[in-house]
Amino acid sequence: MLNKITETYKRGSIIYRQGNRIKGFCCVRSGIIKIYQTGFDGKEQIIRFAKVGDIIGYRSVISSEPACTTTEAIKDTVLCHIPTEILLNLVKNNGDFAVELMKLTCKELGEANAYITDIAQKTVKERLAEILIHLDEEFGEDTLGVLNISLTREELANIVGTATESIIRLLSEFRSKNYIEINGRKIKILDKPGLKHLANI
Amino acid sequence: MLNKITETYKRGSIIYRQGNRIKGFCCVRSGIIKIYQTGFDGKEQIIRFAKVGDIIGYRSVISSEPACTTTEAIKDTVLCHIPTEILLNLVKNNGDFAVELMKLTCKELGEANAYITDIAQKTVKERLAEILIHLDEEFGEDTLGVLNISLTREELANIVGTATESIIRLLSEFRSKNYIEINGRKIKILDKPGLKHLANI
DNA sequence: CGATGTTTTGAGAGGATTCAACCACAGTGG
DNA sequence: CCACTGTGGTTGAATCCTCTCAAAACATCG
Repeated sequence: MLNKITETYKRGSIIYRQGNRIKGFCCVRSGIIKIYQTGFDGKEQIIRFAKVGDIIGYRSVISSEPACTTTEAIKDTVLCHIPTEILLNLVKNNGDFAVELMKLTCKELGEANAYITDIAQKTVKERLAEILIHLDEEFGEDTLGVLNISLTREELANIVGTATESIIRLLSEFRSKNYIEINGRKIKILDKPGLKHLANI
Repeated sequence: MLNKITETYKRGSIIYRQGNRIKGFCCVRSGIIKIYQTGFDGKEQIIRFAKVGDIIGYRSVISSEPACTTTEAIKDTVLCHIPTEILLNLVKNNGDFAVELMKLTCKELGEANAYITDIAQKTVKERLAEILIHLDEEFGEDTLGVLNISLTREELANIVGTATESIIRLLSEFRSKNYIEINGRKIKILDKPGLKHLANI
């Protein structure tokens, strides 16, 4: 990349807030970011995560609207910041870039639509099983088989769209049925086919 | 438009099905289309509607993936069909078009994200109130104040993500509290501020 | 008029939330 | 060193929102 304005964010720090104007978009060099919306009662709903290679903030830049999400590093994160004009110029003058960015946006849109259907139709148990599978596929496992992303129970609840207590009860149900192994925030999937079956996927 | 391959669809007919390959995208000349996904148990989840001026099917064309939604005319509809190559050429070679299409996609993405949060956090009652407001804003009212889109109870349920019976009970609750007036599938909003308050918007 | 699909209403079951109390643990400061 | 505080995790019990099932009333249409 030409413009190497890199920024470092500690775990827990906010990159930008819902409602803010953004002066560019960001490319993730390392770390993990959670992207969430804050609902009416202040509860957060995690929309997606961004990891190395992903970009964040481009939606607001393209729409020239305030950010509709808050982004927060959940691991120490390095970002590469790219100003608005460069993005718009690329879309306008570089056809291949435009197509690639369109593909990315369409992929996100497809995933969002699928998640609307899931959250509207599936039970909390099914959704949790599905999310565990997704996290496994997106972030992979370490050498011991433990998921490479570690989340609090509350964060899991904020993905699934349920209460923290429900996540706790379901996780221990999954553990007792040997679908997973739990060690604090470290989760290891023992029976992926079983979970997939539970999730109806 | 250059390529006037118009097609007419009667109310109730399917334009394309989830899983199908699409050979182009469509621009709506008149009518209303419902766009939905079919969940695991066969229940449909309505993602959005398309009316005059909207386009459908472009996501699959851009992603070169099978359609992730089914589209069905809920009013007699006229479409203008545009082949894949033309869309891709436009994105690649016409910067302004690329930006506009990106804006459209980003708008849909923003709406989808907002709906994920709603459906995950709000009650059925809040969501129904919100949907009624949205339908009013998107399709408007006729001279008598009746919503310009008429849906079955089941379709309303498939937007809100609930059971048909719940919609029926809530609609009659709204009516008894003078938020709305109902006449079969004709709905007239009497107290928009009240509904907005109910919906937390 | 029968036939089919939609709308209603009732009752019961069940999933999920809420509230509350309790534990574990880390960091702080006296 | 230890009480103090805050955060995250756990568990139980009561409540409530929604769904499901069943049956009946209506509506529409050939």
